[in-house]
Amino acid sequence: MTVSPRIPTLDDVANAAGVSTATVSRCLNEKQKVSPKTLAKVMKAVESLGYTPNFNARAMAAKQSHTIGAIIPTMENAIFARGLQAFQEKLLEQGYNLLVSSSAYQPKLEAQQIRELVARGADGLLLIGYERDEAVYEYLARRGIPTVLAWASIPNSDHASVGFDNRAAMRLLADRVIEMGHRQIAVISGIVEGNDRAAERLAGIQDSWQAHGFDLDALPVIQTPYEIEHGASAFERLVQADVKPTVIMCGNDVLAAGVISKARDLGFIVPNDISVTGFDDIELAKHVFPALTTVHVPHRQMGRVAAESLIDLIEDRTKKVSHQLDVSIEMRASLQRI
Amino acid sequence: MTVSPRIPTLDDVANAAGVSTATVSRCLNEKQKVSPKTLAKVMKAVESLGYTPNFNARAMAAKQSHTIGAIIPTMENAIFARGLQAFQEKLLEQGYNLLVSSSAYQPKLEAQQIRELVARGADGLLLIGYERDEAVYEYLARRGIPTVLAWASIPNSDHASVGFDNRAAMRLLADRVIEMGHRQIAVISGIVEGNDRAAERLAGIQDSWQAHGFDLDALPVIQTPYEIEHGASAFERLVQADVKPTVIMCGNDVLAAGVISKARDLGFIVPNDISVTGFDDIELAKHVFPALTTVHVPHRQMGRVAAESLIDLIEDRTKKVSHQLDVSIEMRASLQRI
DNA sequence: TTTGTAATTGCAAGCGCTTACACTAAAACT
DNA sequence: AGTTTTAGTGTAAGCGCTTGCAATTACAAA
Repeated sequence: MTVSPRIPTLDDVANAAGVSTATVSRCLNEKQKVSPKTLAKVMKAVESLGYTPNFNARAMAAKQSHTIGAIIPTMENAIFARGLQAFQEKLLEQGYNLLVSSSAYQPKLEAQQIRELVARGADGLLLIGYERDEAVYEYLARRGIPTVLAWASIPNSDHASVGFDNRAAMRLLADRVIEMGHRQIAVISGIVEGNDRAAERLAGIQDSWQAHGFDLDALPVIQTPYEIEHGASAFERLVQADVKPTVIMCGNDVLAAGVISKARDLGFIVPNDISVTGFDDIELAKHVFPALTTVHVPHRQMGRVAAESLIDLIEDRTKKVSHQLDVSIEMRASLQRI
Repeated sequence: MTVSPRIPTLDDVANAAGVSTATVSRCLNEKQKVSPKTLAKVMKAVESLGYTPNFNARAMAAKQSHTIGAIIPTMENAIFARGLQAFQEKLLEQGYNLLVSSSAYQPKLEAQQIRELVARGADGLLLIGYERDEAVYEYLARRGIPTVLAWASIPNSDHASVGFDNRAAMRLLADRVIEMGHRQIAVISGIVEGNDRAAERLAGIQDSWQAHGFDLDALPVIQTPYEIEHGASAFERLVQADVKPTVIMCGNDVLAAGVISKARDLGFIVPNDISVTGFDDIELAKHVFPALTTVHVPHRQMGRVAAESLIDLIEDRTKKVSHQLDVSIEMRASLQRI
């Protein structure tokens, strides 16, 4: 292996091209301010030296990094994948880069990662949901970091957000379930603590349940992490109850997939013996058997709009706004009239 | 909102604590070089100012970022999720941070992201597979960036790697399939071009096929992107052939999930009418119905070992090595003796 | 007390880049 | 021809941090 020869810097390029570093910098960032002739000369030097700008130096001098940070609760399943993908695409399109970390659903870790990303010079942040320590928001405000909250919609706050009303959406689905004759509902919810989306979805079911005149005490709820295995084992516990549920409403599709799988193992025919519903409409939803009745969320749209909002905020074009997107109920085979 | 007051810098802390910036820096990075008294004084100042070090400045001055970059082909499905998670955990444990980007299976994009991460000052890189333009490796070598290739194992190269032998593993599975009496195999492979894992898996099947004395021409193969939908539609095409396959061997579990789903839609009973196999043993594999026979890959172990190797490389403790991990065949219901 | 040694601390030179400002030359006016 | 503009370029001052080296202090031994 050859000894690594010094990595070329702006200075090297400037020397090679016989111009000043300022000119090289302009060639790289604002071509229109430079004569075509020098531009060509400089680009040739860049090329032949294999020069790549040092990002840290650039961010430092320019006081902006063209980098956006996103912190999502998990990468382990596909819940955020599509939305994030769209977010990134839009960002790249606009000349921004994305840095992703995962907080593993731990508020402490999230707070730490936020600091991390800010310390890295992120120009803006994408966060999931709204429920977090007030200190975090204060920190962000003090630092003046534009932030968009996604996967949730909070019309009357001073946070920019893009998402949908988890509670109303789930209520809509619960209404349908009840209309279809179900009276023995059991719920497998995500862990509500520290997760506003999970909390709202659960609340949505409860809203509907009560609105139909039923008693909350008669609505069994299990909270469990969003993992397929946990959905399965929660189901196992639920069906041991005295009154058998006729439908299991799950906090998301991953849990529901676990339920369907376990139900079959235990000899239940879904939906004849028991119905199942999910939330999110991830790709998997229509490929499990039976296909999952769920709430369709416009993931890609959400990602795109989030990117646009965030960039607008960063480039100071707009004030904070709250985008509320429409969701729809996706009726598939896993839910059956009773 | 308050006007954002200047973000505190090292200087501010130094002033507040009545020491030099050098001392503050030492307090933050090498506590043992500082007297307990000053340390306490400085930490108090840090605390009260809410100081966070500027990452870019730090990376620039120290010429190392304690950051590792990873570029994975996709975040859209769970193929890399678990391994990456383990990778990150190990990294954090050792005081390194992880930056992830996705290349969408596009070599061009990957090359660009590599440059991007290097420009950001990544101390090391995790890349998936080995097949890429030689220029990329040259660039990395010239820059002296320690790199570990994962999800593949290449014993006799000068690259550090940690993974398993995709070809041998798939061959093992194919041997089992053939032993179980299958003579009409059809393959749904990932896109082989630019994806060594996909290529090797396909080659593994072909190895076995030929070793059993069959003709390659009699082995139908469809290449298609690793997405559940594509698995489904590939299956649709395969079963229209004159000789119906008795088993579909898929390049990974995602494709297999699509196959199982579509097979059911078309009225096939898996595995009675047709068997299906996958590769990777992602969480989903045991939750589809019927549960998927697949190759179990030690994702978490791979992530951990990759992290260790990379850090060793960065901290100059070892030369490049190639770790080869064991895989196993996971026999489940989707594959049946014929 | 003096001197030697080790433990702390401060000084100041960068790290590689952007950008306000100054300057020169060429084009566009009176 | 003289005077403005305008376009293109260079100069140099940072951005916020680390770190080699020199200077100071503390402490122990002589």
